[in-house]
Amino acid sequence: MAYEIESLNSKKSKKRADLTKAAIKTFAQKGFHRTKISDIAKKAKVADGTVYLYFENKDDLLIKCFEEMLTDLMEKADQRLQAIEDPLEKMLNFIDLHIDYCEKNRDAAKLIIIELRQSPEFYEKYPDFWPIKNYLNYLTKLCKEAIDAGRIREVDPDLLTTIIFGSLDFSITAWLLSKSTIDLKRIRNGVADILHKGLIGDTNNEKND
Amino acid sequence: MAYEIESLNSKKSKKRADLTKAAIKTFAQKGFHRTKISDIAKKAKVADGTVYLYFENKDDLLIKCFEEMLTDLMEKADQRLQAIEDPLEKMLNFIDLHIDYCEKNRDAAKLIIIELRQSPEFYEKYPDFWPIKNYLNYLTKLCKEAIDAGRIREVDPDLLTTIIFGSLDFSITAWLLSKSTIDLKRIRNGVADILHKGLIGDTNNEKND
DNA sequence: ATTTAAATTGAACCACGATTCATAAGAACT
DNA sequence: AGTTCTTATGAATCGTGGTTCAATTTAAAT
Repeated sequence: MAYEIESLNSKKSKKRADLTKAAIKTFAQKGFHRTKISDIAKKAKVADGTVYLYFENKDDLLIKCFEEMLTDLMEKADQRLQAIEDPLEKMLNFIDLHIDYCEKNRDAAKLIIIELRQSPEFYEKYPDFWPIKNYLNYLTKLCKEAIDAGRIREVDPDLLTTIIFGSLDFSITAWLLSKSTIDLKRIRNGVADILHKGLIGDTNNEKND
Repeated sequence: MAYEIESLNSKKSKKRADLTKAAIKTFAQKGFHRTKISDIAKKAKVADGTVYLYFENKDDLLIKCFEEMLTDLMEKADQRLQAIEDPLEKMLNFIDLHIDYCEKNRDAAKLIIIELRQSPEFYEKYPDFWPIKNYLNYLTKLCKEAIDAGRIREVDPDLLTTIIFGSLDFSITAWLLSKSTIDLKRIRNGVADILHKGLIGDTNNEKND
């Protein structure tokens, strides 16, 4: 009995997963507004009406996609960063993780970085739903820890978060638009370097940590 | 005769300007997709059809808005930066200018930063039209000059552009979403400080490397 | 096997809003 | 004043696509 219910649930949740997967891909490729529900239904091999058995409407579907992606991303982050003790290393690893995730999930990246940005429509409709808030807070926490541990000098952690995230965000935007010809690894190193050492200092003499 | 034609033209171009002004405001407030042509027409006090005497269609109108704003911004930049000789000062002034412009033209800022970002639709439809390209190139040029003059150490100017612009862009996004409670001046100083001195180097912290 | 319930279908509905166009108003010129 | 050309109007058109729901299939329960 329990078995049957579980099997049913997993069948249901499989279809749900199929739908969000199809939705993420399609939203990323065509943009939210250009995507028809029927596009998603076709890609997930279900009828149009079926979408409405799993999601309230098109907006809801998009939000569920965001939630899924960001939960996934946060879990991966938590998991990887736990092993590291040095707070500065944690910060740098967070950056790497963000970049890795985007490189490996181009569609998700496009959604988070481009479609999510566009949706003041959404913030206004769902006032408490500013989906990357948690993610940003996480980075801010890492910044604070690095400061408290004396690994970097005392700067405003919120500000630092903004600079780091803003730099990454814009780099990745450029990368997405460039059709991936830009080398994100090089960017990551450059960002880390400039943030770390600043713009003044040695001209082309390099030291390593 | 020439006078009459001119007067006619200026009447026409006044109406055109009224329309872009109304469009910028409305697009900024409601977002491109949520804005109806009739909204813009009403705000500009003309009939719906009149919009189509001045612009090809809704997309075209948005593009013309971008062009107008960015031209305006570039002119202001050129004008102000000519007076300055020190390349590093030029860079910092560019940042100030960008922030000032956004503070004083909230609607324009919202359009450039949020709506423009969202429109891969547009890049794909109009392949050579990535409207802030010129603006970014301008900043890159300033970075190069500051490097060549030895005012900052040798870093990749494109990368530096990305970091500066990305930081500003994201800060201003946060500012726009925060309903302007954030202090952009403070952000500007913070960004300049961190970029300038980097994250290491002790101020009043006990520990360092 | 039969009944009952759940899940799925996809054609039809319907609201919405960009765009058009026949008509009117206005301006310039003779 | 009348003619012509330009500019403006806004109601009607028309395609689009999100959403619904009666009908059908599939699965569970008795």
